[in-house]
Amino acid sequence: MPELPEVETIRRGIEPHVLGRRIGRVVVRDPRLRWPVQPDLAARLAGRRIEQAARRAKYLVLHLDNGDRLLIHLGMSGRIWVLDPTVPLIKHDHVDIELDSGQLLRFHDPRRFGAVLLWNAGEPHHELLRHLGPEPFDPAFHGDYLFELSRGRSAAVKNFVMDGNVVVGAGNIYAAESLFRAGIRPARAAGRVTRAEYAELASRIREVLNEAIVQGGTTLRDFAGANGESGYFQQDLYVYGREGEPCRRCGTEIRRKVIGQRSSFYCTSCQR
DNA sequence: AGATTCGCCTGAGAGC
DNA sequence: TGCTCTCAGGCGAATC
Repeated sequence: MPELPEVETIRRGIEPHVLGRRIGRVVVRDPRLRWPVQPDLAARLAGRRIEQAARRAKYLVLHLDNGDRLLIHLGMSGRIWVLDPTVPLIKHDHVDIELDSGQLLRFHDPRRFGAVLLWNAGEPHHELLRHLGPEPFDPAFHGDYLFELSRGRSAAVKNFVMDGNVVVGAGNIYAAESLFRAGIRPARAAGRVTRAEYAELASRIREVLNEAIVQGGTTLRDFAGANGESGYFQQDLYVYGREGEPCRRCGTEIRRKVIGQRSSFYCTSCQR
């Protein structure tokens, strides 16, 4: 599933193909996404030039020359490809956006948890982005911020950092890995984690996400062709998906525990 | 207000 | 081979 590093990698991958390009025909084959594709999407995109390819949390944000912005979220199973129009359609190819380069931007999403939404120029803040916490690389994200915000909270620290209102980008995998590196057990109450531990955790979250982005950039670069599937960060996982296997640091068997409906992996010796 | 649960979806993999 | 069942999960909405 695409998490923040994957979305950032995709952004970097498509950027050179879309910047400055003018949009031609837009084909919506299935509007039934997380939110229905607006009926006037095609009409409003036609003729627009793409001036910027940005990202906010897991949303791709394409800035258009009339001030509108196109929000694309990949949900769980979404893909976005830049390809030649000769590439045959496959199941779940929901939206095509033709570019004046002759290529097209194709949105594909089997589970349809993703979204393709037009953000009106008139609205300075999109409702879906309004509540989001800082980006992990934003200077506003640091240990003291987590510490202050977490006081009095009884929820597990893992759920706390996975909450998009707190900070964006710490999905299930990266939360587990960050907590391992910071030496904090995922089930601990957020309100009982110390200031020093949060300082460590904040920098580990940044570290893990940065590593994943760097690796995504090396192995997930074939956007003009077809798939963007690969193992990238997998080799570097210390705990995620490693239940029963020995901890890479101390050899203790990695445990799995469901916290807040999500599988959580940790080392009982390295994490306290 | 914070915590928890629900619902939307399909494909992969397990079990029979 | 083919069916059924379970699980996965982003994230807003509803509920506790």
